[in-house]
Amino acid sequence: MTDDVLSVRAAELYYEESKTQDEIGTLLGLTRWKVGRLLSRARELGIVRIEIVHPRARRLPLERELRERFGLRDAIVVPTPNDGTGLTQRVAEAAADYLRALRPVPRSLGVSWGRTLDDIAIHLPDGWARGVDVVQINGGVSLNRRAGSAATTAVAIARSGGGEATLLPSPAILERRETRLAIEADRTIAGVLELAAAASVYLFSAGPADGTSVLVDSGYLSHGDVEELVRRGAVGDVVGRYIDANGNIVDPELDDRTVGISLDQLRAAGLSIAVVAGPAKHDVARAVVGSSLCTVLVTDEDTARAVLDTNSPASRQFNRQKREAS
Amino acid sequence: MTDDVLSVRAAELYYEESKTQDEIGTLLGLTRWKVGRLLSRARELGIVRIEIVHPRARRLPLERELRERFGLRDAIVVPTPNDGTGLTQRVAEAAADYLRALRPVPRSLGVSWGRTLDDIAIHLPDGWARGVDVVQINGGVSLNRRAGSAATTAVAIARSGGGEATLLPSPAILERRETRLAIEADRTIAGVLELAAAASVYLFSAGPADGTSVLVDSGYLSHGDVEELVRRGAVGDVVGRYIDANGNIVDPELDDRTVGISLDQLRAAGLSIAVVAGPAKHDVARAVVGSSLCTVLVTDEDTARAVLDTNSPASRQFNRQKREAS
DNA sequence: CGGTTCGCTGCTCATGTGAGCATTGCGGCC
DNA sequence: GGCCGCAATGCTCACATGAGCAGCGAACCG
Repeated sequence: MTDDVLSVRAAELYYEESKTQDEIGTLLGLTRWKVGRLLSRARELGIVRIEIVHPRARRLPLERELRERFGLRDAIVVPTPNDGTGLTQRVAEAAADYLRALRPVPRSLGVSWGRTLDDIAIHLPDGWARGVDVVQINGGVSLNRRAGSAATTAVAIARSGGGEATLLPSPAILERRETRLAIEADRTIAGVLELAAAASVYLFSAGPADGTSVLVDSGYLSHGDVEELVRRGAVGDVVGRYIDANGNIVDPELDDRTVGISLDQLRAAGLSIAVVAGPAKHDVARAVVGSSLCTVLVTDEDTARAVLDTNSPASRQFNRQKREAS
Repeated sequence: MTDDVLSVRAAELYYEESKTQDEIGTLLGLTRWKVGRLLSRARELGIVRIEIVHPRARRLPLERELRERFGLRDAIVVPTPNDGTGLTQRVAEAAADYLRALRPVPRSLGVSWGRTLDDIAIHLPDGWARGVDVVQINGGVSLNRRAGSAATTAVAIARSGGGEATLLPSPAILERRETRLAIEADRTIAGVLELAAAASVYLFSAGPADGTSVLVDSGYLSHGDVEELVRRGAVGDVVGRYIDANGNIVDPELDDRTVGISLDQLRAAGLSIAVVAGPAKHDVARAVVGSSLCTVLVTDEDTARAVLDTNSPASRQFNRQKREAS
């Protein structure tokens, strides 16, 4: 009888029949230490597979690897559902959980807006915290089709967190640089931006560099604009600013017309939580984490693996080209 | 935080991060006993799923249930491969293992013949036992196309088991009852049958009641014959004798022309090992076990479940009718 | 042929863990 | 409002388990 088969027998008796290692030893004619060793071996070799099946499960080994490899303060990885349904909900739920358990409770929370942030807001129960003031960190109120979504997100988070919401009453992207300078000079806007810059915690998502982006959906950019950005290396946007795989601004001119805190301000933050999930966002996720735009990442398992998979930078190229082709 | 989610967190920290229950307690703000309880709960609820993945794995809980429900002396259940490939090999291997580990070592072993027995013979290594004499328990030498397969099986087992083989030099089924009586009266044959009746252990398989049976393959029966048997309730054959779902002889006239030990002799045996696996044999397996034709069953997981599934006797009907229809 | 090294075995001991029991807290019921 | 019953909690204690170590044997090399 080979050691392998013995491992299997021991594992069966231990895990399925709940026998003690000593009993198994007698049964198989081995010492209980040998049995213990066989069991360890069985787990190492993957003969015994322990799986945690639950929508709220997490992937701690991946989280640890992300923390270590990228010096993240924290990482939250939820399992990717087999058929992909409900992925955004699960990630949003995890983000809400994280925010809720965050200590010390943030005094002021800077938030971006978008579908992901909406979902997070929904999953934050009333009274999840007390006295959390929320401030919008990038523009985008007026043009959004689903009226006021950007505003309602921030307001909802502030309300359930027992604080005040401060909105940034400005478009996300203006047509001329001068307009941006002008609007930022306005006392109201300037005040909000100051507040945003002083937030103790940032919570934001990232959009993919394709037609499904909220910036396209909201009318700030055309499909053609996005295609051009992709051609120039864009992998996605963070607080309305398009970045390439290295986390650099793709189009300085466009960036100069974008209202909100800068990427460097985000990088300088003590605690910035990025919530990025889904197959379309693998590339942005990699860029965000790789260029230190966040200190905490909330994501799904597949995206986490994609981020960690530095061995295949080719895949990035491949994905980009595929998207260009379509 | 609900108890469910706590269970998940605890399970992750325990099984994936190998933390102690005490550490987890501190981490989640619970006592270590609470953590222990959460972990038990998690396993009961199936949140934690422990699986043993190995071709040689067994299904001990099913084995236990089979033993208890049917008063079997033993049951060996191997996992059914997802795509069904190699199933017969695995079961044969398990049967060989069982035979090899059998104590006391049988002095004389009565065997039937067929594809399954062939496979078992292949998996018995040289010297698996010493002094095991083998005797054929049902006829079938001459007509088999793959020349002498019935004979070689018995001889191979005897050789590797360090004993003598005694063959039953007779067809499995004769054309007339009188011929059977005559051949059984022959001293050679009678002697073998006596030996067969006195065997300390029987090892046999069962065939499905369809065209793929070895009895058809070997030319003893025509497709038409089998169809007729099925119409009369046959679910398969054991040592050449067709039985219905209750383990009764379907066609007494046919049975009367069949050479070999009787089913009652099999039932009276101290130790009789049936090796029956595969989707086509679910019904025979149920009949064999249900009518105490064996004291030990070696099979695959799916067949075991089918045997245990007494809640749906309808499925038997359904399967039979489906087969009749085709 | 002897010495050395390496890997496996069985052991001691400290630690981790589960069964069983007393205690607490909560909700229903008079 | 007070009492009862039940479930959840925290605890004691005995047992199960893994880490670390000494002993042994085999293989390898000089």
